[in-house]
Parts: sequence; C-alpha cells; structure tokens
Amino acid sequence: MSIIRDLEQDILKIVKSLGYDLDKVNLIPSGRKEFGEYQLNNAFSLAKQYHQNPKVIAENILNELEKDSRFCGLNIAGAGFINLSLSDEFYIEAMNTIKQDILSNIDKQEKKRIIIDYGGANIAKTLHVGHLRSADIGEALKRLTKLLGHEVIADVHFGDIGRQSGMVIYEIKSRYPNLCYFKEDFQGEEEELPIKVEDLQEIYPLASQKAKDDEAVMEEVRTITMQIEQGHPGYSRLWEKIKELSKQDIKGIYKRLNVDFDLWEGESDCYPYIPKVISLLKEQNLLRESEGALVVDVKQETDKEPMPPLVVLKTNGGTVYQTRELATLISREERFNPDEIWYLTDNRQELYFKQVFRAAKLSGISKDTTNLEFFGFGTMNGPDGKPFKTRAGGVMNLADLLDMVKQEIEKRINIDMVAEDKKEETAEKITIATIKYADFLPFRSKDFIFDVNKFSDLEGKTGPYLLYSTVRMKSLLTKANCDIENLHITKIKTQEEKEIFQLLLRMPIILENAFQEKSLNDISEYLYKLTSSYNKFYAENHILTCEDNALKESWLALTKIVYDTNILLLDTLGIMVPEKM
RNA sequence: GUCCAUAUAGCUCAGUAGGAUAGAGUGUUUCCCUCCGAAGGAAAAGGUCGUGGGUUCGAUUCCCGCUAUGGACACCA
Repeated sequence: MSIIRDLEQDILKIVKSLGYDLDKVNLIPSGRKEFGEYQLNNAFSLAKQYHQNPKVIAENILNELEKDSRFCGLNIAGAGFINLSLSDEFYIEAMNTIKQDILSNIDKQEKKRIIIDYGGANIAKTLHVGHLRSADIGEALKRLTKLLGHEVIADVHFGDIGRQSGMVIYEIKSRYPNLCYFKEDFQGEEEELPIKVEDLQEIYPLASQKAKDDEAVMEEVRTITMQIEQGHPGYSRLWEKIKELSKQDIKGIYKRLNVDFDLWEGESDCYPYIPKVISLLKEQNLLRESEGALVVDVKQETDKEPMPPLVVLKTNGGTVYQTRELATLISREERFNPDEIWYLTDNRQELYFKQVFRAAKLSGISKDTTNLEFFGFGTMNGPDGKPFKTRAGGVMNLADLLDMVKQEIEKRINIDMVAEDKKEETAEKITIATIKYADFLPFRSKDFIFDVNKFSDLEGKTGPYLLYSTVRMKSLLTKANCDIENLHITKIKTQEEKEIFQLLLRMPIILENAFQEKSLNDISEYLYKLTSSYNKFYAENHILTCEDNALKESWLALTKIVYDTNILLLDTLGIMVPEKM
C-alpha cells in the first residue's frame, strides 16, 4: 500500500479504537495552511452519527494522534476541523522509500481483463478532429489502467463496413465504370486503384451529398452496401483494396499521436458472428418485426428518456452498426473472456450503447458478469462555440490540424540547443505534447473549445512547460555529475521542499481518482502543480552551488524523484519527452 | 414535444463523498538573469459560482421551478 493510504489506515484505526465506527479517513490537504498541512473533517459526520459535539469528538481524536510521533502541529479549529502536519523525519523516510522505487508510490488494483474500444476510425475517410479526443484519452486511459495493474486489450475497431463503403464504391463506380471490379464476370483479377488516399477526402462527402439529394442514388448505395456485406466478389475486392490504402494512412496518424492498439480489427471482422446474434435473439424470443425491420424492444418501465427499439436487421436484410456491435461482443466474449469492456466515443452515442448493452444482456450475448461501460467525451468546438470546422466550413483532417499547430509552434520555439538532426523530431514531440495536454485539461465528458492559438501556447499551464521543466531537471542532474541513484534525502530546509513532498505523497490518490472518473484532467493538473512547485523551489535555491553537502545531496535526490514522477506520468498520458529542447 | 448534458474571473477551464477566506492558466499592470536552461520565478488587479425557492449549524456542491446553450430521440455511424 502507498504511504499516504497507509497513513490514512493508521488514522482510521486510531479513530476506531476510540469506539467510533467509520469506514474511511481522508487526509485532506488543508485549505488553510496557517493551521497545518492536512485537515481531517471526520468529526462532523461522527457528530451527527453519535449526537455529540464535533469539537469534543475532534479533541478525543486529537489526543490519540498526539501520541504518534509522525504527526505534529496538531490543533482544532472552527467547529471541529482537525489540523495536522507531518514530521520532518516522516517525510525524509517516505521520500527515500519513493526514491528507491517510484512504482511503490502507486496502489495496484485487483487485476481485471479490460477491453478498451477507443478508435472508431472510419475507413471511408482519414482521421478528422473528432477522432483526436478518443485517441488521446483512450490511449492515456489504456496506459493508466495498465499502470494500476490491469490487463488491457486496446481495440481500434475500424468502421470498415456499412453505408460509407457503399457510398465510396458507388462514387468510384460512377467515375470509373470500366474497372475490372465492376465487371459482371469478375474473376478475381487485379487492377491498380485509380485513386489515392487523399481522394477519399473528396469522394465520400461528395457521394454522401449526392445520396442525400437523390433518393435513387441513396437506394443504389443501400444496394451496394448490402452486396458488399453479402460478399459480392468485385465490390468486396475493391473495398478490401480501399481499406488497405486507408488503414495505412490512419495508422500513420495514430503513430504520430503515439497511439497504439493491440487489435487492429474492424467491424467487418464480426461477420462470422452475425448468425449467432440472430439465433440468440430468436432463442430468447426477443426479435419482433416492425415496419419490415427486425427489432428488439429494450425499453424498461422505469425509463424516462426516449428508448426506441433496437434495429437488428434492416428491411432489406442488411445489418446496422448496432447489429455489428452485438456480433463484436460475441467475438470479444468468446475470444477474450473480459471482465470489462469500455467504449469511448462521443457523448452523442450514449443512447445507442445503452440499447446495445441491454440487448446484449437480455439475450445473453454478453455474460451477466461482463461489465459493459460507456464513457463519452465532449465535442471539440471552434472558437465560436460550434463544432470545429475548417475555414471553408468543412470537417478538418486530424493530420492537417497537427500540421497547423506544428507550424505555429515552429514559429515560436527556439530549439538552438537541439542538434540539427533532432530538430524535426523535437518539434513534433512538442507539438503532440501541446495538443494532448490541452486536450486532457478539461473534464472528459465536457465540450471544450479548440483555439489554435491556445493549442500552440508554450507558456503557462501547457505541455511545453512540462517538457521544458522536465528537460531542465534532467540537465541539472547530468551537470551534478554524481551517482544520483545512491543519493538520499537527509535534510529539509525550506517550506517549498515540504510542499513538493506533500504533492508526491498524493500521487496514488490522483491516479485512483483519474481511473475512477476515466478522466485525465486530475493527472494533468497534478503534473502542473508538481512541476510548478519544483520550479518555484528551483528559482529560490541554487542547488549545484549549495555548500552544505548534505543539503545539496537532499536537493538532488528531490530533483530525481520529481523528474522520475514527471517521466512516469507524462508517459502514462502518452506524451513523449525529448532529450533536449 | 420528451429526455439528457452544461451555465464558476474579460477569455479558456478546474473544483465540491456539503466545511474554514471558491482556484489555475491566459490577458492587463509591475518586478527578477555577474550564479544550475527566463519555454522560468515573484506580485497586483479581476467573482452576488445563470436565476428564484427549498433542505441544513453550514450550499458553488443536494432537491424543485425558471432561463439560456448544446445534444439524443429505430432500418446513418
């Protein structure tokens, strides 16, 4: 157990020894530092429970705490706030323990197997701004979940089938009707694609518009979509080729973002499981015909919200997104037997997943013991508060967005210290750090505003600030020119040092909260607080010229702990740290 | 229409298992490199926590009404 949780447990024991029943004690960093470093607010709830004066209870607890040499500066303020600080000896021992093994400052959880579905990349088009958050947040959650001791399987779950495939094939067919893939007697011959990946950016929206304007086109798109599903040889082969083209492009962008998956599978991989979806639903008598389609009723009496039936098979017999989601569930259950499956998408898909989860549980497609969770994230809006668009009003490609920010950052940074052949790589790392960190700061499920200026900012609470400070710590440790691993903290001189220690003790709680909320803003805020506390300390104390050797050693050891913590947390967020910048 | 979110400093956002004086960045106005990397540090100013009630010793936090904004509401994903 981490040091801070250990301490809370000990306080809990002390409170219980007084005859009070309590399940948890929180050591809260005090809002009023003049009273002490930490506060305990438990006297209030105990006062209610035992109909006693909170001040009396606080005094009882305080009397016991005073017997423990780890605590100092104990006092009671207000109606019953218990204030306390920790002794220097305690901090010194705690910090040396953490320095020895940074991972000891994390509370591992009971191991579960968790599938995280956070890609949602669509084959018909390149990644766009809407994919940024799921990539950033999903990747970081994956890393956090692993760090806390779980087994994680990350799945990109490509949108590689469905109407978009029909759209693209329709448009290519109308442009290049003589391609071998469109021949009646297609025999599996090959022909080079007449399009490049960039063309998809234009083909899909164009076809989409045509279908919207003309019902006859839409009908043909539906038919083609069905035919691809059913394995029409020419269409299927052509679609396979387009998939390869698009996947390469998409993988390249994920790589730039330092995002990686264990499974690069797509919706189409679930097709072998579709018949089983239908038969399971039939067995449970859940399928009903409605307006030509086959649906499952998922409404419950307690529902206040609209809960339409879930369409499983369309009037033309084709599947929809939700059907494939159910089939994918069977596949995941059978192949991986997970404890939990998390779906990370835009908030707008919440209802669909609710429907799918219900159908999956009703039919037994997903086991009762498998925990299906939806974690939505907010929309990225432009400075006008509306969904982010290009100047022309279209959807912005993710790669373009990255380049745009990178260009802006290259104008602002000064990387003279970086060797010529590393400059490009460094600028790229700074760019990704800037974007990701800005993306993590708002709470996961809230909409937020993307402003190029803000996302290219190098100063203040930003990715570059964290990178710069971390690189500077590294540089200092190198210049100290000694065996950093074997240094120990033996002395504490300033208040700034203690504030850093308090923050370091807090790390396990931050990680636990972030995991609980599935949001990275806690970790991001924490990194800023830790780094800025260190920077304040750094500005006020000249470490390398310190003449007190014991103090100098302690300060270097402190620097090492902060550095290691930053590296660990930045890596958890999926942010890469350059050697120099 | 039904349901779900959201509303906190000029701007962008944190925060609350109900707790002491509501925080940060940015912007504005100042100050700090003869010394470890100034992408840094220090300071000032900036708030009726959308609005009206209720519960409570105590509400930005919980409950109800209202207003505003965004979103969802079967054969798209």
